[in-house]
Amino acid sequence: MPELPEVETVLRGLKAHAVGRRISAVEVSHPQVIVGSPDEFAELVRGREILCGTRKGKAIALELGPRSGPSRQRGHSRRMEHADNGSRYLLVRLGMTGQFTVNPSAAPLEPHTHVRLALDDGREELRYRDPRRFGRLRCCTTEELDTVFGGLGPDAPSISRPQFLAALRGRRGPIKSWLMNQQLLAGLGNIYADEALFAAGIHPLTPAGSISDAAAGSLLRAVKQVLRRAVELQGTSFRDYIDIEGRPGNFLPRLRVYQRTGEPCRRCREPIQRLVIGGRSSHFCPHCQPRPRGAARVG
DNA sequence: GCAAGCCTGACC
DNA sequence: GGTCAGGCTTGC
Repeated sequence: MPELPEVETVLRGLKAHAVGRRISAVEVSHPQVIVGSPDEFAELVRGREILCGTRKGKAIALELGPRSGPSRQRGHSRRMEHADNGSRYLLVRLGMTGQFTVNPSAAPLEPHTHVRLALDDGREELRYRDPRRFGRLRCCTTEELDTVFGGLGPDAPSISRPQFLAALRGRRGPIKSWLMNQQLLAGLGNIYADEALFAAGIHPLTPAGSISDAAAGSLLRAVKQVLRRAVELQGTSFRDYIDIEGRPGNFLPRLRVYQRTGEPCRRCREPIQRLVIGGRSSHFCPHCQPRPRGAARVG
């Protein structure tokens, strides 16, 4: 379940193993994971060098250079190059079970491998595998990328305290849903939202806008600290997540509440409870994260 | 039957 | 506009 730390780990892997290489061939075996026409996607991506990689929240964008091969017009300016054959971006959302790996092209194909991008001479390839097919690949222009990234709130590790407080103001929904709303704050999913709320001692049903500035400050610190530690440990592998070299993340033993329903709180020994909030399971310690006055009872 | 991220659509 | 339910998908 890739959230920001897992996505950041994949991005670092792509920088190490794919940036600077040319996509020499494209094969899409399941059109559903491509946004738009798979043929168009293949045509647009083929022949371009991967120039660099960036990330916002859980979205990865690989900047692709101009098409290689026989140029139609020689000696044209950079401006011209940009105008008719310039940069495109390979936008990647891993969804729930998306995996990017670099493999020898001769290596056996894992089931649910939907896209193969041959690199350089074709001896190695970038593979996109996604059993549940919630992830999406898209080839887009600078403008389209700006629209997608613009729809996301500030990247969680770099949101400022004033931005964070302002975004909470007036929100009546539960803080758990707020933390997972990518339009407000980009990068958190179910695991790290639960972990940050535990670290800050805040009940997941607390109305977001009712949180005091002091408590919001500790929540912001908790969010950043949990993410920083998880990036250091290369993410959490609960079921499917692996990085570009096929390695799982190491954050699992650090989880305090996520998927620990009924197990004793590591701080106070009280059994961890589970609630469904916004259709997502939420795990919390009823003692360390007391229910706020006025919060609706659930369950 | 449940888990997940993200999109759509219904509702106030 | 915010908020929430539902659907997608497959392995456990």
